[in-house]
Amino acid sequence: MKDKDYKDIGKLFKVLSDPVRLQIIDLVSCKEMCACEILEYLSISQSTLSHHMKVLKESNLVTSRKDATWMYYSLCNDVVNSLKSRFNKITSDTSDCFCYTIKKECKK
Amino acid sequence: MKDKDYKDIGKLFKVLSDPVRLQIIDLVSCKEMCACEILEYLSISQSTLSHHMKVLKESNLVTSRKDATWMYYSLCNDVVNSLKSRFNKITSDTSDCFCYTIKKECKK
DNA sequence: TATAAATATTGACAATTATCAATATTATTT
DNA sequence: AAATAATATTGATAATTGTCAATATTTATA
Repeated sequence: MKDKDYKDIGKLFKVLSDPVRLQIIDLVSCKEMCACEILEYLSISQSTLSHHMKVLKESNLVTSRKDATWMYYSLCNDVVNSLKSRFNKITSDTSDCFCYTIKKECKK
Repeated sequence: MKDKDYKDIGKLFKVLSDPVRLQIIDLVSCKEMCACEILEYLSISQSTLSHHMKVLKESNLVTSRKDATWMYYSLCNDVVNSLKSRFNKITSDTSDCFCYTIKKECKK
């Protein structure tokens, strides 16, 4: 496995390392929500929410759709599932994983 | 769901947000490894590895066993599986999740 | 006891980031 | 055109962190 792979996965986990963003993901995993609705559930300023939404969008964990003055956000399940799959490989002891040579050896 | 839950999960993801630690987890998911063996696969100093192992241990993602001058590390699958389970709940749209009220409403 | 090997700790530094207030932008409504 | 509402951006700050060199600690061995 390449360093780049660990970096990519690490970047997604970094996005997920903030409790506010985790709660946002929990919210938008149900349905599309506009920023002002999300904000009602949180105890942060509007600018802070906007920052978090930008981070979530840049990671592709969340997608957005604009409607008039509203921005609607929803969870991107493809990216989430891909991350889960890659994390499963990292934490598994099968040879179908990233540290291929080592784990193949281990299976003997 | 309580803020504390998001914080706890966030802390684990923060530990997983470093590419070096992800590679270490990949390594020890196969078999118990001593620090000096892990170090062979990485391009970091010994003190940096020691720091990362401390972080991993404190998160309980990794456990350690001392044998003479060697410290052997292995992945704690219970903690990993628990994290996966909780992340599944956050990212699912079922009512069996953390934002219970909202998601129940959504299901109607 | 002295040396060597494995690991841990300390101290320092550069880089990143979560947060807010203030301001800007965009789109709707009056 | 002016006012309002929703969202984004800017600038600043406090806090965290990954890294290394140097040093300390622990254990085995000569």
